[in-house]
Amino acid sequence: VPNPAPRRSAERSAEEPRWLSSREEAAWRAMALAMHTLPAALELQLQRDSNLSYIEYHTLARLSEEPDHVLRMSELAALTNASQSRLSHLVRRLERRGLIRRQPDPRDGRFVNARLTSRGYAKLVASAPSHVAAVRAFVMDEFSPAELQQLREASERIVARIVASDSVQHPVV
Amino acid sequence: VPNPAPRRSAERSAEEPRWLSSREEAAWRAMALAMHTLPAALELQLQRDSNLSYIEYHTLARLSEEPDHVLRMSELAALTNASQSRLSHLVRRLERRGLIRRQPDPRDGRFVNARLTSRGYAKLVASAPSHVAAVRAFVMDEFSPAELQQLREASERIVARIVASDSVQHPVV
DNA sequence: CAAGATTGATCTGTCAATCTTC
DNA sequence: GAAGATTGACAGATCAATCTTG
Repeated sequence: VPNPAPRRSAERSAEEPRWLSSREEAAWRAMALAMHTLPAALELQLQRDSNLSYIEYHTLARLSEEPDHVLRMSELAALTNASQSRLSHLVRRLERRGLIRRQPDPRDGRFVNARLTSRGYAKLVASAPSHVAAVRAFVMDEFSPAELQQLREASERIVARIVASDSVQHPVV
Repeated sequence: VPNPAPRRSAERSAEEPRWLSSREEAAWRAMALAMHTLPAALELQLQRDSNLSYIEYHTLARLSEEPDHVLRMSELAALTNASQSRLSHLVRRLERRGLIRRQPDPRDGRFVNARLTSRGYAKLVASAPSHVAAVRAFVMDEFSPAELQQLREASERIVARIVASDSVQHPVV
């Protein structure tokens, strides 16, 4: 949906920027629409089927990948691309729901370990099938393995560019 | 960053879902990371350089594309993929900043016309170059025309799938 | 005092009314 | 009464402190 430029008939500034060609603009609009629509659809699916937001789901999922279902808050924040503050608020809510438990690291009290509870793990196991089905339905089943590989590479190139530009703190995963 | 499934060693449910293969999962993680990173980088750029959010920028941009820089609130909401409520709040803030003015349609008082002020248009003209430069730097300049065309088609296929699944209200653009 | 974590204030978006106009 | 638009209450995210531990 986005259109980054005012009409090209707009006044010429000192250093005329390189506007997007109509092909580029069409490509960009399509990409921007997809980047809006897909996350929204996944949020909706998770909320409807599992009463979880996307980031809540992935917080549980990340913990479930650890040997003991435990991660330090700071590591969990990095892995979920959340700020520490955001994660702290988020985990507080998940803790209230009994899905996660926090306790200070016994070895170093500066760290706090977030651990998936058995209820939290059960919640994840119950939520995963419909979410994976949605990812398949919206994306995976539409593309051939070769196309998926291309999409992966394109995605990686975009992220690499952003990271290289230092516009954003480096993502961890 | 997303990992949609708990470890594959998780219990088998009645109807075992089709988990993602490792290739699929890698592709999905890369795409999900890009879908997170790119919008965040653009938000950051707009906020830093122009003190506008992404949706605020596009609200101004959409209006600027209309002959008289005017759109009904409902049309503007559809074009920016915002709910009427969200847009109403948003435009109220932009109106406070003097970038947009609202007035009821003289012909039919049920409609409200949002009009870009001259300050609003000047703001957009001042903001566009750096934003377009960011879109180029992060995406357009990385890909060949053929690759951009592929990305466009892939994006359109994803959106079409989501729309077909009726998971979400139909986007207008 | 530096890093990890949390907190509280504020801002934005959502949801469920409500209001207005035709 | 239906459609467009707004409103207010609430939920979630951000930002700038603040607190704690080593």
